[in-house]
Amino acid sequence: MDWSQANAACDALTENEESLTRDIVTRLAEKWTLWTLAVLAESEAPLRFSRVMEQVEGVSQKSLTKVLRQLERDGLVTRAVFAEVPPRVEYAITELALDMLDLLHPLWQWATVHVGTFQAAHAAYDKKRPAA
Amino acid sequence: MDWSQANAACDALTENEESLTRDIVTRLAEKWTLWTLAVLAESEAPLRFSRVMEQVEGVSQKSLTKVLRQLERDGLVTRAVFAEVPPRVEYAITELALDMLDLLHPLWQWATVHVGTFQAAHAAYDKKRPAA
DNA sequence: CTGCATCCGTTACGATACTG
DNA sequence: CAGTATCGTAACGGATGCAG
Repeated sequence: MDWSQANAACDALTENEESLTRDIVTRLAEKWTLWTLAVLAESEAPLRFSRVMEQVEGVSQKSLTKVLRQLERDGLVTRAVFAEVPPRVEYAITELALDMLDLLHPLWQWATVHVGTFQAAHAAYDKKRPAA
Repeated sequence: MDWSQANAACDALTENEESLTRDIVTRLAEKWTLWTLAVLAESEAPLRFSRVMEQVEGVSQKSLTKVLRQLERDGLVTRAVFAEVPPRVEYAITELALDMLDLLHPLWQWATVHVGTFQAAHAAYDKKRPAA
C-alpha cells in the first residue's frame, strides 16, 4: 500500500478543499443517493420525478427532492423544467457522475464478493460477545 | 458503463445479502470510519486506543469506541486486550481492510481531482437559486 | 487507561396536507 | 405533476461523569 501517494494528494489541498472532498464522499453514502444515481444511470433517457420515485423503492417525496437537489448542486445530475400543463421535470445523470460510478464499481464488487466473509465475521464476533 | 455487469452481481445476492452489502458500504462512509481505518493503515504497529484517538482529530471517545467495535465486528480491525495495570488495548487493521482501502483510493483521488469542479458547480447553482 | 452510561442538542427521515 | 410546509419520531454525535 502506497500511503505516501494518498497523503501527497491530501496534503496538496487547503483545509477548505479537504472539507469539501470529505463532504462529497460522505454525501455519496447517504441513504438514497447512490440508489438514485444508479436508477438514473440505468436509464438511457432522462427520467421524470415520478419515474425516479417509482424505481427508488421506499423513498419519500421529501427525501428524493432533497437528494436530487443536492446531486444537481454537485453537478452529478441535470434538472430540466418544461413549462407545460401538467408540469414536467426531467432528471439525467452527468458524465461526471458516470465516471464516479465507474470508480465505485470495484468497491461494490468487493463488498458483494466478501458478503460471506462478513457474515462469518459477525457470527464469530457475536459468539464471543453475546451481550453486544 | 457496463451496468449489466453490476446488475448481474447484484441479482446473484439474496435479499439478506444485498442488505448486508449495502450496510457495509454505508458504514464505510460514516463520519469517522474511514479516517480511523486510514490511521490504522498508516501505522505499521498496532495502536492503543489513546493513540488512535489522538490521530483521529476531533473524534469523541464514545464515537471512536463505537466505530472500533463495528470495525472489529466486520473483521476490518483486530482488538487485542492485555491483562495489565494499567489496561492496554491494541487495535490493528486487517488484510481485508487494506484490500478495501486500495479499492477506495481511486474514488478519493477522483474527489480531490474534481474539487474545483464541485466548487464551480456550487457557485453556479447558488447563483441560479439564491433562495436555496 | 479504557470505555460504558447518561444527558442533550442537531439532524435525518417519513407522513400528511396543501400550492402552482 | 412536482413540489413546499409542517409535524412527529428516531438516530446521530458530543460532553460529562463514573467504573474496572
